[in-house]
Amino acid sequence: MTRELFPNSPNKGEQARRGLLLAALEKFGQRGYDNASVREIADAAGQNVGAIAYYFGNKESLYAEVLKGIGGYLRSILGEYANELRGQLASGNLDPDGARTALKRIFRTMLGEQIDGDFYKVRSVMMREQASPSESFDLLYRETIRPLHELLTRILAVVTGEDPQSPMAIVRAHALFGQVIVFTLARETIRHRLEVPKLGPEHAAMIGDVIDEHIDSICRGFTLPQP
Amino acid sequence: MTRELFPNSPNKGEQARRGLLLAALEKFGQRGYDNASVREIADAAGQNVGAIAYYFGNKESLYAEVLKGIGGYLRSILGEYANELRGQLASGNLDPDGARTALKRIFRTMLGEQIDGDFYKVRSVMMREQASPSESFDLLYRETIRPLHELLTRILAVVTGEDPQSPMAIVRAHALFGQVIVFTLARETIRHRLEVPKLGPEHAAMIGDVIDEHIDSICRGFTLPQP
DNA sequence: GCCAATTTTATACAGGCGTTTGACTTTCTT
DNA sequence: AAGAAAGTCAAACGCCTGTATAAAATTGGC
Repeated sequence: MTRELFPNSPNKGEQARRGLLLAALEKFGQRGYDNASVREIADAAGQNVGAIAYYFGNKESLYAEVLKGIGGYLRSILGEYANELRGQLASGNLDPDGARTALKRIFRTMLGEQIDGDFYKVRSVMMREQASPSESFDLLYRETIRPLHELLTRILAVVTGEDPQSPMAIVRAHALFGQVIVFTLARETIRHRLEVPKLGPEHAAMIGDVIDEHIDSICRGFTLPQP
Repeated sequence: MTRELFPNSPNKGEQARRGLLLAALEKFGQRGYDNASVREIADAAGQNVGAIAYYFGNKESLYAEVLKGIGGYLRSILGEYANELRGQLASGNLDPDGARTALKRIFRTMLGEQIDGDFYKVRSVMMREQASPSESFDLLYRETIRPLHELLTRILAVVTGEDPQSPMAIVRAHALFGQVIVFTLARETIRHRLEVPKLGPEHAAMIGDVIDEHIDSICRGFTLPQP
C-alpha cells in the first residue's frame, strides 16, 4: 500500500525482479501484452531473456504480477481517504453536503493522477484490459475497481436518497464515473479537440472545475424540489 | 451511408471480399489485431489464406478497410439527424430547449446502438483503438469521431451560452459524452455491478433515463439563476 | 578463501505468424 | 466454344515468438 508501483529492495535478486516488473509495465503499456516480447522487456530491464523465466516462470505470470502492482498502486491513491469515508458511511456521519464534497474530492484526485503521476504508465494497461480482459483482470476488478465503484455508489446514494444497491443508483454512479474516466479512456480525442500536444496539470484543473459544476448541478436536482 | 457495415453485392469477388471483411471485423473485435491471424480470418470467411493477399494486399490494409466500414456505419446511425441539427445550428433555429432535447435524443440513440445493434461487433475494435491508436485510426477520428464531438459541443453551447470553440465548452461536452460511452468502454464493470449476464434493451432504457436526468440537471444549472 | 546457492548467460527448439509463389479452377466476354 | 480474366488453393519461405537447457559467472555465509 505504498505510492511506489513496485517496492524497492537492497537484495540483488529483488532489484532485478523489480527492474523486470517496471520494464514490463512500460512495454505492456506501450505495445500491449502480445506485442511486447519477453526479449524486449528483458532488454529494457538490462536483463537476459532467461531472467523472466527464472523470476516469474513465464510471461503470463509476469503480467499477472504487473496487474497486482497496478492494483496496489491504485488503491494507495485513494486508500486512506476511502477508508475514512467508509467509516463515515458506516456511522451515518455523512450528510448530503459532505457526500457531495467527497465526490468532488475523489474525482479531482482521480483526474490529477490520471493526467500526471505514474498513472500514465498504468493507463494503457488498464484500457487494454477493459477492451479484452485477461484472466488476471478479475483480481484487479474484485480488489480495486469494484470497491471503489461501490464506495462511489454509496456516497452518491446519500445525496440522491436512493438505495445504494438499486440498479439506478449503480447506473448513476457509473455515469458520473464516466465523466471522469472518459478523460483517460478517450484521452486522445480530448487532446486533439483541445489542440494541445500534451495534457498537463492546468487541464486537469479545468476539467475538475467543469466536473465540479456538473456534480453540483446533478446533486441540486435531488436536494431542490423539482420546478 | 447505409446501415449495413459492408454493402452486399452480386459479384462473386465482391462477395468473397465482403465475407472477409465481416469475418475480419468479428475476429479483430474478439481477439484484437495481433491475436486474430489471417488464417483464422480466412477460415471464418470460408476462404483460403491467400485470398487476403489477393483482395487486400496484406493484413494491415484489411484492417484499414474494416475501420473504414466502421466509420461509415457509425456515421449512418446519426447521419440524417446530425445533418438536420447542423442545419438548425447554422440558421440559428435551435433554442436551448431544443438543444437539450437533441442532446438527449443523440445519447439515447448512441446507447441503444451500443447495447443492441451491430455495434457490439464494432465496440471492441474501437476500444482497442483508443488504447493504442493505429495509423488507420486517424481517418476514423477525423471523419467520424471529431464531427460528432464538434456537433455535441455546439449543441451544448446553445444551452450554456458558451463559445463552442472554448476549452471549457469542449471539456463539458466531453464529460457528457463520457457519461454515455462509459457504458461501452467500461461495459464489463457495469455488467458485473448490475449482476446481469448480458446488457439488454431494458438496461439501455434505464441508463437513458438516468442520463436524461443528468442532462436536465446540468442544463438547469445554466438556464436557472444560481441560488 | 571456499563452497554452495543464487543469478546470469548463450544457445537451441518447436510452433505460429504474415506473406509469396505458382499451379489450378472457375467465371466472364466475345 | 475458345480464350482471357478472375479467383482459389496448397505448399513453402523466412522471421519472430515463448520456453527449455545447461554451462558460466557472481554472490553471500562460514
